[in-house]
Amino acid sequence: MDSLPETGTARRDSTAAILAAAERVFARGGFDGARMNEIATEAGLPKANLHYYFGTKERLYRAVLEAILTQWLDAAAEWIVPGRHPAEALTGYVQAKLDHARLRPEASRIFAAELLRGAPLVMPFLAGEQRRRVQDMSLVFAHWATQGLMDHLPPAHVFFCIWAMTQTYADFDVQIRAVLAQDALDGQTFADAAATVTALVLKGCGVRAAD
Amino acid sequence: MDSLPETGTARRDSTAAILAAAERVFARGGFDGARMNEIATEAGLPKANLHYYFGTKERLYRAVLEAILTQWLDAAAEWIVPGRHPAEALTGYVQAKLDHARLRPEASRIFAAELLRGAPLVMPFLAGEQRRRVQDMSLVFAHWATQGLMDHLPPAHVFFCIWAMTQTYADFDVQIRAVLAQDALDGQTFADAAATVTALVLKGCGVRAAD
DNA sequence: GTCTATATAGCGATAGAC
DNA sequence: GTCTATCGCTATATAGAC
Repeated sequence: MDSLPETGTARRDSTAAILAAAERVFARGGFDGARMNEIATEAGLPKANLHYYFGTKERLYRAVLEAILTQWLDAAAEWIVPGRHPAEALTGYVQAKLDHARLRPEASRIFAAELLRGAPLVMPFLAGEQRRRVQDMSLVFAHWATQGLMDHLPPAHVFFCIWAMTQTYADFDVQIRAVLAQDALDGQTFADAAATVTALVLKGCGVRAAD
Repeated sequence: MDSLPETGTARRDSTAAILAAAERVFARGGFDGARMNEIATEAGLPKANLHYYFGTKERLYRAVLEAILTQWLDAAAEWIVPGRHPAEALTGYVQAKLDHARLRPEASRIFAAELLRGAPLVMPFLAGEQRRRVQDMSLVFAHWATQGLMDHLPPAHVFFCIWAMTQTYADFDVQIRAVLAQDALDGQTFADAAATVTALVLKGCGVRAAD
């Protein structure tokens, strides 16, 4: 039995529509820039329904953030395992992060805006789950380095750099579009991005090509 | 003769205090998150004075942005000139960008928040001055590449990556602090960052050591 | 459960005394 | 030029009809 009433598909449809609309609107203006009215219009529902389902604007924002974090967690980290060759692992990791930037830019921007605000809501995630994952992946890096498969660089900083390089194509795409004079980031641009980031990471970490 | 009355140092002191306070407050919450009241309190002045000097919140925000862009322009691009060896040039460029992230994190965050919002105000700068600078620096990269001093990578994307890697230490420092379990990013952390980013860029671009 | 109409608060902006 | 007091609007949130 759920804590919330579950009377059929109406609730699921409405909440899903609200969450999808909220993600788009929060991505455009952040928490403070978003208007409940705008979310309601975009979801095709009266504003009062948002409050009926989620109570307050902050709880709706939390729900959006949690959905983002949940689906984010499964994404790329599984590439970094000791059994794999670092060339293959890092190529897959970078590609998975770039795919996320291309396919779910709103999610990336909401997360970026939350960090810019000082991460009042996702701090527990950062200091917990994410910190642990970086520690785990750092052990794999150390393993590869002692085997002579890659250089000794501070693993955490390598991840900070990979996150930054890949997420910039979602978070700051307006800058990239302006510099490249493009209306939208197309497949060719993301292919160039993948080639560049992969080259910087693989050659930068001294990874020799996989056999 | 100025368009604004200049009766002495009172105006200059007040406007300077307001701009400094505004930069801090806008850096914390972005345009929408900032409160004129908060800026006034932090500047030690009544709120009405902000409107007396700057008219509206948006014009105060524009003034902060312009100050940031002005001092940003002179910063790092002068490293990328054909006469220099790419090893020295890229090392200096990365270091200059990291110094900016360490010394003026609020400026970096305000710019990041502006990009996240779709760059309504700095779009002319992006499509004009910044695009031209990237084109100029790209020519230098092409020059170095034809001389065999570095690999052929898409120059614009290399800059996107360098910007991302260096600015992440200002914009998303809360994430880095959480993962590293540090209260504040200290000199050692920035030294590790410099070593990592420089390694990724130099080795990633296939730059051989300068003679 | 769903919607219309409204209450309440907070913010940007201003009037007007000094 | 500087400040206090206040206006008017907008946005979140809710009351209550259906």
